[in-house]
Formats: sequence, C-alpha cells, structure tokens
Amino acid sequence: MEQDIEIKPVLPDFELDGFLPYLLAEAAQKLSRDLADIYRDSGLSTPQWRVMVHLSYSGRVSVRDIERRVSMEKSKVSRAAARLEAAGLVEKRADPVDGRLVALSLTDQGRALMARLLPRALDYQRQLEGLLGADLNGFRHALAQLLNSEKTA
Amino acid sequence: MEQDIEIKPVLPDFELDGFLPYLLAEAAQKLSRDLADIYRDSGLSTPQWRVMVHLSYSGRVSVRDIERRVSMEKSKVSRAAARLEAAGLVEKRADPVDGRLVALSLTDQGRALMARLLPRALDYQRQLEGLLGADLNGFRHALAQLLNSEKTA
DNA sequence: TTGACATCGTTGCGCATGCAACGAAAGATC
DNA sequence: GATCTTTCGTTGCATGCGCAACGATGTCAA
Repeated sequence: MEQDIEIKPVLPDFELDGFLPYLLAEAAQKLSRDLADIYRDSGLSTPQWRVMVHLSYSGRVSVRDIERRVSMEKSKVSRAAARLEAAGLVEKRADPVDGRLVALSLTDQGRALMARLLPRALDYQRQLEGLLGADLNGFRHALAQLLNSEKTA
Repeated sequence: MEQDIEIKPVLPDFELDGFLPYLLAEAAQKLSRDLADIYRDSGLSTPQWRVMVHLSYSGRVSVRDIERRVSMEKSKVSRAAARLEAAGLVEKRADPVDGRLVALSLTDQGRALMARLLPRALDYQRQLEGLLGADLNGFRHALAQLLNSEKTA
C-alpha cells in the first residue's frame, strides 16, 4: 500500500476561504469583469477604460499624472493612450510649457463616448451600494485602512 | 486663443476615489504585493503560490479542482504545476481511477516549504485583521455579498 | 554657457497570460 | 461492443505585461 488518502494539512489553522488577500482578489476580479461588460462593446480594454475615466474628470493630464494617480505602469498608460489616439478618442499634444510632458485630453468623440458609458458605470456603482446596504460605510472605511496601511514586514 | 483650461467634467457626479471597483482593485493589488514579499524569496510566482496554498490544505487534488476553486485558468494551473514539479515541490501522478485526471500533491520538500511560509501568511492575515478592527466583520460580510452577487446588467 | 544629472514618454525584449485547438480518456447511447 | 459526445490536461499562438534602456527635454550648479 502506497501513501494514499493521508490528507494531512500542513497548517490546520489556515483556511483559504477566510484569507483576506485571496477574498479581496476574488472580489476585485469579479467586479472588474462585471464592469468590463459596460465598456467592452465600445472596443475599450481595461487600461484604456481607466485612462478614459481619468480624463473624464481630470481634464488635461500627462502620462505621469495618470501613472501616479491610478497606479498604472507608465508604459501601460503610454500604449493605452496611443491606441486611444488612433481610435480618435484622445488627443495628444506637447505641453507648451514643459516639452517633456504629453498633454492628454478627450476629443469630442471621446467625450461623447464617456457621456454614454459613465452613467452606466454609476448605475453599477449604485447597484453595488444597494447590495452592501448597512455594510457600505464600514466597507469603505476598511478599504481606506488597507490602502493606507504600511506593511510591518 | 485655443481651447485651453476648459476642464469640463463629462459627468459631475462621478468620483474615481469613491468608485468601488477601482478601490477594490487597488486594495487587492496592494495586499497581493505585500503578501508576495513572503513567498517571492522562495522562488514562487503568484500562480505557483496559489497552487501550493491550495494543496497545503486540500491534500490530493486535480487541476480542474484548483481551476474551479481558485478561479484560475486551467492552463495557468497546468504551467504552474509543471514548474512546481520541476522544482521538486509537487508530485504529479495519474489518477488510478480516472485516467484523465492528474493527481497533484505536495512532496516532503513542498510540505516543508509551506510549513515555513504559511505561518508568515497567517501573521500577515492577523495583522490585517487587527488593522480593520471593528470593521472586520462588516468587511467580510460585504466581500461575501459581492462575491455571490449576480449582475443585473 | 557649459556640463552633469533628473524627469518624461516611448520602445525592445523576455515572459506570462488567455483563448482555442488538440489528443487521451471516460461516459452515454444504441 | 461501436460510435458519438463530453471532460481533462497540455500546448501553440497572438497579445499584453513589467522592466530596463533610450532619446529628448529640463533643471541645477559652477
């Protein structure tokens, strides 16, 4: 008889279902997928969507601004912006003051697209808020705590 | 004078800082990065870590099991398992009952590694729980709600 | 002004990823 | 039992990603 059904857990206390990084990753992935249903039909990838969202309420912005704000790699932002420009949704100009900066802004076509998509995103947001109900405030507070926390290592 | 500092937000109600899918994605990414500091030194990638964790408390499992449980693509699981086998951490056998299934299990070396890493993961978990404090229960409940929700679309 | 250093955005490169297609094996139907 | 369908795991392929290196521009100091 070989070693057979000897299921000896390495660490009995450990439960994957209660592990916060795992749960958070699962939830984030699900929400991201559901949200993507809103903008996928418009031909936007997730990085492109994020850039568009940022431009929708931040006006004219550089690549570096988006990188810091949304924690996207600058190369990711750069490529997303290049495709958005090719699609006619975003305009890239050289910053008149600082020649290194690229000033990104929505074109009329891009603004029209987001004027159509953002309300749907807000609907989804309100749907989520309704789902969470009484837990919403605590949930927001918890997320803020996690985002601002330093790892003790 | 060209169109200049006319920052007209597309949708005034929209605030990225309060948008739940965005916040959740940010928080999940941060926790995943911090957690990775625990196992990165051991040469494990994130998919490999997830497979190891699953095997640590589930005993012998097939690729399909992991795919369903951890919502990882089966190709992702397959490649992670192949590398773990090459590293001597995981053993792959053919299931004696169902020839299609691959029975994955930890080797002694793999078990020893996880016996060293899992306590550190639990420490991190407890650190997070302490950080959340009174919000912890509500946070867990909220995550469960989100994970089980159906999109109204 | 000139030269050394920093910052911004793009691009090349190696690698991981997701998707589809495939062979092998099991199950279903007759 | 023979054939058709389904399931499992692997692999090929196109694409996206992170990281480093690069050219271009700005900044600073002497």
